[in-house]
Amino acid sequence: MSQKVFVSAQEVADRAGVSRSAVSRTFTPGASVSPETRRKVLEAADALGYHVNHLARGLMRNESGIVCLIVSDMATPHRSGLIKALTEQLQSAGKIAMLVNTDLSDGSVDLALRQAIRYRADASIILSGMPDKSITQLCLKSGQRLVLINRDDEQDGPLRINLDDEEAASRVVTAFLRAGCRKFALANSEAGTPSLMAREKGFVAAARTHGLDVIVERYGWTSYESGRVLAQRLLTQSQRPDAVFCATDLLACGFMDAARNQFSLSVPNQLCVAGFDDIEQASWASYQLTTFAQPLATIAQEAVLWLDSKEGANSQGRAHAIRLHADLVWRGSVRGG
Amino acid sequence: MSQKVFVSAQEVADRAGVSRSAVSRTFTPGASVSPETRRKVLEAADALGYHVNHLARGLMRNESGIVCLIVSDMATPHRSGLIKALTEQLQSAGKIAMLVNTDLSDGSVDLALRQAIRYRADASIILSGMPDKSITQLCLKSGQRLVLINRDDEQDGPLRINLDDEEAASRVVTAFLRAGCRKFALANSEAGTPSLMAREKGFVAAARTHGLDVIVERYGWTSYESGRVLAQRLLTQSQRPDAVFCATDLLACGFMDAARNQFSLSVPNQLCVAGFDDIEQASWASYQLTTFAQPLATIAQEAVLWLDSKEGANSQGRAHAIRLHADLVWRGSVRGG
DNA sequence: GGCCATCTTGCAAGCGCGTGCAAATGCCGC
DNA sequence: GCGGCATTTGCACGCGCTTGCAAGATGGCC
Repeated sequence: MSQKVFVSAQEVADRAGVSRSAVSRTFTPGASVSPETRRKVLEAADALGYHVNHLARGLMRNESGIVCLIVSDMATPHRSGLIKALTEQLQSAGKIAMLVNTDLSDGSVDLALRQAIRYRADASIILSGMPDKSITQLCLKSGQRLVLINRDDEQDGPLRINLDDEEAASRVVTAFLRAGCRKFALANSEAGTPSLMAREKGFVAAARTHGLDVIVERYGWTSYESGRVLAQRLLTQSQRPDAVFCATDLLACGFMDAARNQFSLSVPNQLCVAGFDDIEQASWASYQLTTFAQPLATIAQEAVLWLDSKEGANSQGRAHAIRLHADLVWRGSVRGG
Repeated sequence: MSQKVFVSAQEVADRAGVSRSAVSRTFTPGASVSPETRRKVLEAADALGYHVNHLARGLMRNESGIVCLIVSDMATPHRSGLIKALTEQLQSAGKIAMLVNTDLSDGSVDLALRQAIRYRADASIILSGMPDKSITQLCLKSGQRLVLINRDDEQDGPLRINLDDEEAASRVVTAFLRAGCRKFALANSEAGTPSLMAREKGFVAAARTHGLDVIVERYGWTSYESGRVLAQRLLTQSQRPDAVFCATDLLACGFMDAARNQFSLSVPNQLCVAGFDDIEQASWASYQLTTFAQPLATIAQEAVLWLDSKEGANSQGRAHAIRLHADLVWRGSVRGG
């Protein structure tokens, strides 16, 4: 029916009175085509509503321009912020993002990567659980680049971008000490991702160097609700902590709300709270959370920069790891900023 | 170099000792292939790490399986929730989402749609500003389906999914009256999107039928910060309102925070507040916002359902509009729930 | 005018795949 | 044993595009 669908380069060529190659070259940056021909082609293309078929182009060039974003919990403030930053950078670099949600089934990071391979994505950026070794091998063998964000691991081949979680966590200890706190607690989820564990580890270790023990509590997945539960657990301890580091802002928000509403504690007077990620809500008046800013823009930049750079010389540079610094954002949830 | 890249159907065929067609048919549901051949093919494919090239398949079938999500403000709680719901439904339906961020340049919905056309997306789902008439024409002529979510408009051809914003807004009036409020205000952004305006219109109209006037204030774009500014403006009026309907939860959160911190008003005792969207933060203890739930799952379902259904009979059903109901979620920010 | 260098253009091959068509195969009943 | 039928298989073409190659066009210079 109206299934005449898309107009092809041939039709443009016919209308412009040139060969199909001329049309192709007109839309290929850097190709040799005379101004006159180019004009005729562009005119015809415009009249006909022609758009280069990137599927076919990708087939020929063996490079689709597609970058696959593999992500779980994508409605989360931090994740959606990262997705936004990545799409912006990708689009500026002339690439396009394909989005795969891994919340559906288990082990679906592998499924997602397969999807990326099917569409011959130039690269996959993973913000989700760890992919199997076997599938990452497959990706690399197929010439797919791989970027792992905030999931440090022993994989080689892909680019890994991480924050210095441990070092950042140790700075929380300094902040808490300066606020005059002495009874430290750490609230974490049970997700057990490398960055979450690094924050925990860094905090506990730094406290220990000051001769302080830390009550560590883990619960559920990384959410506001878990923060509330963690507050229940930590604030009913015989030795109630006077400073708690939440591994994530989302946890911190839940924690603070429970501390205030259910335990009538005033933050920061009776309880200091710090978080991590600097999600938008951390700056809201109700929270004023002292936290660490994820350099989203920088992360995204580094990722697509690497994708572009490796385009030419891809065999030489094997694994590559980038470790970024997280800036401490002082707000009211810790005394003495 | 290691640029051997992807394995093709031919290689699988060679290894399995069959023709290339047999390989193709093995991966084409419903094609005629004997169990024995199928087994050999699958074995070879697995050994070689073969994956059907969806670029080439899309080229042949004239159907890429790609659906383009065109969205602005994607890091916003409501938008990211919608994106999540959509990707889930799309993936369950065997399709894949391509994500285009329109925050970069102006008029970029058109650019985004062009991108969708280039990749021969089967459809585009728009959660951003309105596309030009000309480009939507182009989409439809090219056999691209178009879905507009929450941006009612006179466009024909595409599927339009909207909430009954006006009716919902009128229910806020009822709720406020029941709470004993009499001085109404409405806080809106200056974005002026159809759904925002419909909420405003519905609220004002319903108030008027009860003989009540509404102080309407608009400011900035739809954000937490704007909510704070709106509070500044509305709560310094000589006749301070005792009930305010914020066109969006994000505005409501900012509004509530300012009302409490800067005006020391207690919600809901001195001021009732209602919002719209039911973002996650609306349920947080600090807000407990009475609001309307966007039926995200239903919206997403309807969208992909329509995409599938139209696959066969596409010419007959012209425009199609779906109007969904928004459930009122009672929480503590309005008295007498 | 002739020659060479430079630029432009068309031809044709091929990217990886789906699919119509005809040949091949297998099976059954007579 | 053979014709008829259903199923499976291979061939070959085409989807829309890029690109190497060689032919054609142009112009400068002796």
